[in-house]
Amino acid sequence: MNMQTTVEPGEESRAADKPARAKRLRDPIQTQARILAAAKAEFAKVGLGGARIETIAEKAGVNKRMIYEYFKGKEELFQTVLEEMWTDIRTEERALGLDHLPPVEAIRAYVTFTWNYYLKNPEFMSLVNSENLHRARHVKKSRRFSELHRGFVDMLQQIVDRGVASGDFKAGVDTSQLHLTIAALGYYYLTNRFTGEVIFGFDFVSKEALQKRLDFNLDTIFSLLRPR
Amino acid sequence: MNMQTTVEPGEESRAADKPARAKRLRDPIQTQARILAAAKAEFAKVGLGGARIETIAEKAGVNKRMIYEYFKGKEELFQTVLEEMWTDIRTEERALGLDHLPPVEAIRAYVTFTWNYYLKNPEFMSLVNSENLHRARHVKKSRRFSELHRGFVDMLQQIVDRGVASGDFKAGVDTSQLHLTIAALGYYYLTNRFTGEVIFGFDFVSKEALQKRLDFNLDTIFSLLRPR
Amino acid sequence: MNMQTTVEPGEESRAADKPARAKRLRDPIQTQARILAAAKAEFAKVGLGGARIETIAEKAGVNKRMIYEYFKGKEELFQTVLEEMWTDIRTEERALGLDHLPPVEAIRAYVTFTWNYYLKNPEFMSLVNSENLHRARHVKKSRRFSELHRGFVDMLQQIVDRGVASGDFKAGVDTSQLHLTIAALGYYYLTNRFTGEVIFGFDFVSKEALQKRLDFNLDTIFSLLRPR
Amino acid sequence: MNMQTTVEPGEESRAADKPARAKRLRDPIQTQARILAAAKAEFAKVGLGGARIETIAEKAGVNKRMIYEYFKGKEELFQTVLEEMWTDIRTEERALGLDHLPPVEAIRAYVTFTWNYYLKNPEFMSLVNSENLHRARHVKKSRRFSELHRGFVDMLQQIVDRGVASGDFKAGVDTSQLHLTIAALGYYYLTNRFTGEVIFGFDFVSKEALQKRLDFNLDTIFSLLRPR
DNA sequence: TATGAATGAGAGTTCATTCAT
DNA sequence: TATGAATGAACTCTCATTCAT
Repeated sequence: MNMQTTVEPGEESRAADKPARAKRLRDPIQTQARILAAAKAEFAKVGLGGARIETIAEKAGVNKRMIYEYFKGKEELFQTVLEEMWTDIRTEERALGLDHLPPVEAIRAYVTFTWNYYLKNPEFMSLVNSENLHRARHVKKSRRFSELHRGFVDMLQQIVDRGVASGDFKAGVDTSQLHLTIAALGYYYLTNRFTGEVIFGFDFVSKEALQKRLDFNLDTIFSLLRPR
Repeated sequence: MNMQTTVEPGEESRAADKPARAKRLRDPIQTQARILAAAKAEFAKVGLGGARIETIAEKAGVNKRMIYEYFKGKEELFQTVLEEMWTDIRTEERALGLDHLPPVEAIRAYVTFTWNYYLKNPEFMSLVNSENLHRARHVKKSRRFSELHRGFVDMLQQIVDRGVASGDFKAGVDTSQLHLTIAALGYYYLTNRFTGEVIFGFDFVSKEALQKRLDFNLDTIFSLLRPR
Repeated sequence: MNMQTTVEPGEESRAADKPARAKRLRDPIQTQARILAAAKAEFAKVGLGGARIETIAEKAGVNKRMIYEYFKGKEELFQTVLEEMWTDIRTEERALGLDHLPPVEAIRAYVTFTWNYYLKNPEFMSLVNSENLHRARHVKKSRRFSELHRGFVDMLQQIVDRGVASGDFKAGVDTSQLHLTIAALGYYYLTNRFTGEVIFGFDFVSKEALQKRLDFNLDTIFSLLRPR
Repeated sequence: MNMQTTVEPGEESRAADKPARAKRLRDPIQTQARILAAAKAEFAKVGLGGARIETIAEKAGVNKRMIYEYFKGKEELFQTVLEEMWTDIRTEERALGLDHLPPVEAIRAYVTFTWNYYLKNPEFMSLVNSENLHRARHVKKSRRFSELHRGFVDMLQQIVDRGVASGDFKAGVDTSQLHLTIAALGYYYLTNRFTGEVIFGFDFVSKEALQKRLDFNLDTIFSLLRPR
């Protein structure tokens, strides 16, 4: 029984009138979410400098003005995008429950997760690059960002400690370096895949190539951790 | 071993032509070199989208018009910068004479060289990032770029082969993956050092930190290559 | 003598409704008064062109929308502000009861009143300037404004006439010109005091300077009126 | 007596290229002069806040971009307009050669000059008003402005001194106050003439009205200076 | 009555590029 | 070869105003 004869604004986010997209949303939360999603995509695609507010607004299906209503301006929007993005990856990481896995499995899971996360969220790498081009000036201003990483190294540290205790891993491996190395192995391959493909002459993202790289990375990490 | 054939960015502000710097150069080669150096620095600093032709001209101490005289426009200038840059690193690599070193020494030298090159030429990483943001569309158009990498993998392949033959390295390591891994270890650490410092809470480029990272990377690579 | 019947700008920030200031006023008269006070201050501060509806709404502590509810728009709001303002000064003038004073005292009182009014209500001058910049197009549309000035010249005329009759003033002084002159002497000094201070190099609004100017103006007017 | 040495705005409408008005001037001095003239007119008409860069560019017949080439922006353009304007009036004043006239004639000439200058250059008053609305923040930054007024008061001082010596003027009249009064009498009448016409009900700028006001002002000043 | 979301037009300013000398 | 003037198209951001509740 149809009780909603009237066209509801905001309704368009569901099924039905997807193509009709009502002109006025009147749903500030949705509007902000749309802006953030569009901004993330655009910043990732062309960088902070290359991104156009107008394009973001169009992609988000909102009026340009709204961006200034909800976010102060381009820079603040960028900062918010970064905060959301890093919150996401850290949240997913925690959801892995690595502390309940045996050390070898935990490492394998973490390396694999990192790889898959980059693969499924290529904007992540692009935005990290952008932020580093700007010398991290946005995250440095962000309280939320700092808090997010409280205890970040500990997670891996505990796994390594357990592995050392069990005899699976050698002692004395610096956890921060290990962290950086796990990230590096996947990140570099994927973010630089375009020039890489020209230089090395093969498709970096074919199913086989991806599997090969993940295996190689696991091998690299386990070689490093293996006791002599 | 000469590692500094290359024109260094910022070079123009030093020594050399300081007094001679006549207002009208009338020296097309110098002019082009100045433009390229300035462009490299600027593109590295703020990306392709963020770079301003006017700023480049000012930094180069030449008239804006000259950029259009010698290079067709911004995009072409960027492409040329990339070509020069990659030519430089490949040239220096070849100058290392790795094929005359014993395999273990050769690997050590290559890992160390790569690390040091990134360290001394941070624009390199920044520009590679930029080019990948643009999906390698400039180098794809460049014949010079392709030619530059003919036989690039072979160099490392031969070292590995020699190492396998001598029993220093295990067999079956994919050279392209090894290449990518060597690059990744240094690159990621250095290019993402700004966000990294916020996340990990230490100075990434202190003398000690740098030495520690290089040692860690060498350890990682040798662990990987070590026969079981 | 009550000179403060008028609602003072900035009044709303004081006393009165401080505690009562519920978030939702539901008091249309208060709301309108607040808007007018805020608008007056803002128009005076930055002119008609420079004033922002949003700023006025914020200062008034009301929703932007209300301005359009009670006044048609920015221009109409400005017109209303002008009407209120001129009503105020004319009301205060009448309250002086000049017709009950001896001519010399009446003139002294009027010159002094005018001077003090400008001094205490600097927005008055600023708004008059604004309206003249716009060639009086708002007050020309205002019936209320015209009615306000019916018999305005007469007041002074009667004083002058009495003074001529008593032998205190010379005959033949044009009352409109006198009016304009009395206004001019105070107005110019105060409205242009900022550039004046730079040009003449002294503080125009120190206690001494103000007294000096008032004395000078009284001297000027009485010299003019004095019979030869 | 040449009062029109100054370059008049609209001057460029002379000679040659009247109809042809070349699309590209390639005459930076002309271009700057055109911009300044247009800016002066526009700022005078609608104030600093109300003036539009685009409108100024159109009036000047130049590309909008040029305004940013020659002047840094709107505020700087406004400042330059003010500097030019005040330079003009001070230059013309000096050209009067008041120090060669007998004191009474000198005062008459100065009052008359001031009146006529305002009459012929109504933008002057409008711009002074604007600058005072902005609390003189532009001229305060201008070195040129301060220098312009070095010795400004002296000119009148010497005349008054000579008049006192000759017995034409009474002693003890403050020159700064006199200066301000002479300016005030003309300025107020002319700048507020639009509201004035509504209030007083006569045409302020008819030939007769203007003559009447000038005579009244001369009378006011001479009454003030006349020895008892 | 009151509110906050939404809008389109246009503001100042900057950019890559071309013209004239 | 070299220069500086000139341009038109954007770009970020702001404004007065209206819509929906």
